[in-house]
Amino acid sequence: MAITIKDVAKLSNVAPSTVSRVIANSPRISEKTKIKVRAAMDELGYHPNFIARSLANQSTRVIGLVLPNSTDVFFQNPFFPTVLRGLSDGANERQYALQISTGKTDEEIYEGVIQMVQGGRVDGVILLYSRIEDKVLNYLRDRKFPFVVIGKPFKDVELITYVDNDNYLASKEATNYLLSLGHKQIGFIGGDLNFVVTIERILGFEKALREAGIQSEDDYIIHSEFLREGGQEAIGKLINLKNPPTALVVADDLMALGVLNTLLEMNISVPEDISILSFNNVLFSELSQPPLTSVDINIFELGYQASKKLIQLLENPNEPVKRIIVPHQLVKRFSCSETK
Amino acid sequence: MAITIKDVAKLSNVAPSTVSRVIANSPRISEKTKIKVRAAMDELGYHPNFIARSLANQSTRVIGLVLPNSTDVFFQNPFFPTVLRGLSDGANERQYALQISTGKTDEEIYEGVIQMVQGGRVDGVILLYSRIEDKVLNYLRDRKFPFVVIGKPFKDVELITYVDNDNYLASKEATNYLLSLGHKQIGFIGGDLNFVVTIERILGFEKALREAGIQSEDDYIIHSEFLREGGQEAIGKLINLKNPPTALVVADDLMALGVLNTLLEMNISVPEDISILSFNNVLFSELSQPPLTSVDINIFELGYQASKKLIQLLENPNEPVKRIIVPHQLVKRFSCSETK
DNA sequence: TTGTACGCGTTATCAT
DNA sequence: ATGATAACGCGTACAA
Repeated sequence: MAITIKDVAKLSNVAPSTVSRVIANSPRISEKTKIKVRAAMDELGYHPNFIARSLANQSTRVIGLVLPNSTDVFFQNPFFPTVLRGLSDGANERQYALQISTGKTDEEIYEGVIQMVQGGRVDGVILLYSRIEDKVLNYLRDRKFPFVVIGKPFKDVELITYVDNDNYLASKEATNYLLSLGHKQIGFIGGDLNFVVTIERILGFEKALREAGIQSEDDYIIHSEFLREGGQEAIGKLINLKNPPTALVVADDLMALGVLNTLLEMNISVPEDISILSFNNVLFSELSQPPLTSVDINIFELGYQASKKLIQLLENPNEPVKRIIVPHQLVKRFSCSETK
Repeated sequence: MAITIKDVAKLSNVAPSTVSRVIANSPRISEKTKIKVRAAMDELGYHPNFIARSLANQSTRVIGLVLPNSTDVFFQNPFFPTVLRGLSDGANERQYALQISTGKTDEEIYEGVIQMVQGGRVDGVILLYSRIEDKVLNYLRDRKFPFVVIGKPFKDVELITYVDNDNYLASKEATNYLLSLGHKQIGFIGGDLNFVVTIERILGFEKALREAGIQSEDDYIIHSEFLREGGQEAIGKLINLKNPPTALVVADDLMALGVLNTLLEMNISVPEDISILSFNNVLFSELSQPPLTSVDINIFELGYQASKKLIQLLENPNEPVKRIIVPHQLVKRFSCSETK
């Protein structure tokens, strides 16, 4: 059995409650006894028991993280380690711990969240993704359990606190950049349409084309999980159109890598034959051949702001619902060039 | 306040202790009351409180994960999401939760672990890396706190339970493969020498050369964090040797990507001019140009076995110390070819 | 300024 | 087969 508050109390000749107050650094305790008690704590090597504290407090100082389906390719995205860094920094600053929950099926994930929440394991939850119809989100909202979403919620946008980029604008700007290079036939390769981010990016893309007076063609838009089979064929179709696009907006760096590879196998050069612009700017986007021009969405900051905001929500009972928009920035490398 | 065991007791006209027994599915409770009590639990939507249970049990059913320094490039390695999947699967199977701890400095990480352990937040710990001198490992060992290491411990190998590949053998085999292709001048590019895995791989490499009767040259061995500045120069030096290597063993796929890139900028073709073989076989090793020949180390399994083993350690007081070796396999793609 | 006593939600021991 | 009661370690209202 470990050292408890009682042991410290005995050694320093005070009541347990006094020790408790010293831990909380209550102003109602004299400096003298504080010193005395702290000496005893040091001598015994006392460490407060979080579990007991949680029970007494009705608060755990633990944040639950909900990751997407671990069997998704998406799960392997370097996005996660990076956002985790941000989350961790934000949490550590205020002495919160992080508990993660994921699963092989949506049902497993949902069950995991229920365990965390109903079991009282966590004070609040951060969703690391945003999907169109999300059982987990609905559950948390209905229960009025504190949570923050990374990404834009699909509905009830005004009722949910979230941290996101302006993906619509980012995609519009990215597309405009390609337009400014003279491209008129621009394709879009997106991921799973169940993720809100995909939708936002495609809308921004289409908006830019419309503003430029260009009719967007359905043939130019592809959705698929690129790192799986099928991605290559899709690209093949696109390239074999009578009027193939001269540039592609790709919704994610990892997908862009796949596209790059497929194009290379087809002997199509980037950016000479076709330009590629993608999103996220993860570590290896500069390690591809050619290095990718990519929209940096500041992944670390997404995580950092999310945990910071959730903690505010937890500690301030009437903290208002709020959205936090993290800035993005186009990083130009060598995968885009002017049309000939 | 949530529904407690007492509410259920009242509704079903039994004592709280009876409800507790029903939850534990004690054989000493009649089927009749079990049914009655379960009905009451359903009606009220009761969920057991993990915190209270932990306090009473002196056991949390939470596993602490210690990640490496989050500012390391290493942290961004797709290794982590993958190993996390395995850890998570193993933990979920036995209803354990996962808590993560990381930090920006070694000191921060160490403090985090102390919080987890002394604070009673976790029952056991898994180290997701293995370094030469590790404060955290020493701390856990000295305290006799249950833990498992992913990777081979640097010392006290017989006293520590760990899950690892046979990296020595893997590296030896990999090098032999290059030798079998006719290469005689083979270089090694490793990462941080503080990681035991780096050491094992370099030793296996050297052993293979020795067995082939080839003198290993110091000039052929490079250590650096490749994705940082400096990596390029190091490669440059290697290539500009009078007798440059015709093949390279690279300790990690991510590094290999960097190497590939540098070589391309120097107009050196892989595998025509130089062969490259790397380790880990993460998702994008097949997305590089050319796709990497890489040693698959079964990252998922490393994680899965680690959490499984730790749980055994926790639930079985005299579970023996053991090492678990996960098999590896050379995956041949297109970054290695015969010497001309 | 400090001590006493109770509660947080469970499990476990000891009765019955 | 079930109930009463005491822990588990800490926080806090109330008393002193």
